[in-house]
Amino acid sequence: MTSIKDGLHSNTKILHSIPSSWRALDEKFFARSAPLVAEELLGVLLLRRWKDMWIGGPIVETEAYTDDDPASHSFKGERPHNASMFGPPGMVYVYRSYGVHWCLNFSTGKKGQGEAVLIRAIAATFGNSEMKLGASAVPAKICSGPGRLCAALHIDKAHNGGHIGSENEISLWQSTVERDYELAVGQRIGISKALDRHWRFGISKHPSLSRAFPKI
DNA sequence: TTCTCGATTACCT
DNA sequence: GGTAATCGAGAAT
Repeated sequence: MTSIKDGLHSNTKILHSIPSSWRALDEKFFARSAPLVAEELLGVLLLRRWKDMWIGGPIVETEAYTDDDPASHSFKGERPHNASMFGPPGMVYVYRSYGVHWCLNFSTGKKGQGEAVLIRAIAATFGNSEMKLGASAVPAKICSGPGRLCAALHIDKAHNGGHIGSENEISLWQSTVERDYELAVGQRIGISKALDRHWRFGISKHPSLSRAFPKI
């Protein structure tokens, strides 16, 4: 049996099996408002099935986007490219950013509503040697930023429209990893609308944050 | 059919 | 700090 401790502190940090104490997040978890889900996703393990193992780590930074949010891709209604945002809660929404990067989201709220949570950063913990590294990525920064996160975990458009689940390529797990943290909240990054909605959430001062949270 | 621009990042100065 | 890279959706033509 693999324990959390084994997984975290073994030299290889390879995860071949999921500890029995971990619980997979289900649709119910995501069937709530995006800001609430975004906050509660902090510390949750994001794992991607890769070869004969799982790679990933605890989520340390998220952003919420709602249907009545001018900064959201869903604001102007459902289109082919954003249909996954309107899918059942927990559906994977992957989009291309700046023509260069892939960004990973999970649909939240009710089916057809158009809410999602953007995963901005995780702490690279399991299977780091299998992750695609950026040119000068230091260990803590391998999955720091939405584009780097998708590159490292080999996530691209093929995952769009998929669903989280313990048997699927992308899954989310409640564990005791990163449970004890101080919450940081701030303005979302890289948007020009609805700046008053402070829906960026993070683990305060975590080395894998894409950037620091300014003091409010 | 063509143009514009974006929920970013890496690399150059 | 400035900017090139690079591509698809949606708007404009």
